[in-house]
Amino acid sequence: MPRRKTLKLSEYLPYLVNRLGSALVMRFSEDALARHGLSIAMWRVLVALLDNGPRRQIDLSEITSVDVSTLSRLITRLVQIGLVTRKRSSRSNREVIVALTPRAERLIGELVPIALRLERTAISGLPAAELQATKAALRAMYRNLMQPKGPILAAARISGAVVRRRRRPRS
Amino acid sequence: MPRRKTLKLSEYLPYLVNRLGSALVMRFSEDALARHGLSIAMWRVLVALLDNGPRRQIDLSEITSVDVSTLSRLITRLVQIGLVTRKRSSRSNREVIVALTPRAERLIGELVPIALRLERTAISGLPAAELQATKAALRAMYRNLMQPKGPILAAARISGAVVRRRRRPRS
DNA sequence: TTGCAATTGTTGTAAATGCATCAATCGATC
DNA sequence: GATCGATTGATGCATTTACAACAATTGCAA
Repeated sequence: MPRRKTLKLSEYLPYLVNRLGSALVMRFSEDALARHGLSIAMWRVLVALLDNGPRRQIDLSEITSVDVSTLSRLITRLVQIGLVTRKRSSRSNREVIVALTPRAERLIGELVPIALRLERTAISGLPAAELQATKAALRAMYRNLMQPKGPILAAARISGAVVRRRRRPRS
Repeated sequence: MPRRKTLKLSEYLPYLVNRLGSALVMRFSEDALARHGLSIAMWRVLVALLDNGPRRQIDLSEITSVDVSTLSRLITRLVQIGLVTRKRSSRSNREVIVALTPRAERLIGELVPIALRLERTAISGLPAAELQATKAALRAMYRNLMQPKGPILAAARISGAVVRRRRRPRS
C-alpha cells in the first residue's frame, strides 16, 4: 500500500466531501433560506423534525450534527419565530420534546421542492445506479467513522459486519 | 419523475454529504488538530498550500471554502504562530502571497499520515472501484453546483482549468 | 430508602464567523 | 496620462459557535 507523504487534495476524500457540502449549503442558503431569514442549522432542525417527528433536543443534535448548547439557543429562537414548540416530555421531567408548528409545516412544504431541485441539479448527469452506489458509500463511511475507535472491535469491522452507531441503543 | 412532498433524510444527498463531512471534521480535530491547537480551517489552509504551493489569499479562500475576511484574520494568526509567511507579490502590489514555513512543513508531515489513516478508516470495506466512482461522483456534483445556474455553459467547464466562484451575472 | 453517577438541557464566556464597508492597487478605455 | 470600475485584502461590528461549568432530573445500586 502506497504511503504518501503529501496530500493530493483532488484525491483526498474528506476534502471532496466537505467541499461539496459547502457548495450545497451555499446554494441552498441563497436559493431558499435567505429570503425567509433562516440559517442552515435551522433548516436542518426543521427537516429532522419533519422526517422523524417530535424529538428531544439531544436527538436533534445527533441527527443534525449541531452542538447541544448551540441547539438549545437555536430552538429558543425557533420558538420565538413560531416554527416549533417546546414541551416537557410526559415520560421524563427533564426531557424536552420539540415539535413543528403548522406554520412550520407550510414553510417546509414550500422549501422542500427547492431542496429536491437542488439535489437534482447536483446529481444531473449521474446514472441512477451510480447515484445509489454513492449514497451507499456515504452511509457506509459515516458508519465506519461512528464506530468506537479502540482497536478492540477492529476485527468486527474488518469482517464487514454492519456495526451500530456509537450512541446507546434506543431504550 | 416522483415529486415528493417530504424529505427522507436517509436518501437526501446533501444530508448524507454534510453528515459525513461533519464526522470527518470531528474525528480529525480530535485525533490530530486538538493537541496542536489548530482549527480545521487552519488545517485546510496549510494543506491547500502544501498541495498548490504559495497562493494568494483569495485563491486559498476558493480552495478551502473559507470566507476571505475570515481567512485574512486566520492568516494573521498563522503568521504569528510561525506557520506561514505573508509577502507582497512581485507581480502586483496589492496581492499577498502566503507560503508555508519549514516548521509548517514539518508539522504537516506529522499530520498527513494521520489524515490518510482517517481516510482509510472511513473507506474501509469499500471496494477500490467503488471508491473511485464515489470520488468521481463527488467531483462531478461539485462541478454541477459551481456552474452558472442556467444550463447554458455546460461545455465551458470542460476547457476551464480553474473553476471560479459563482458571481452574480455580469452586468 | 439513600447516595451517586449518568442524562438532559441551559447559561457564561471567549473565540470564530460572515456581512458590509473601507483602503489600496490594478487595468482597461478614453 | 486621467478616469473609473474591478480586484484584493483588511477591519468594524453584530451574530453564531463551541467548550465549560452548572442545574435539574433520573435511574441504579448498595
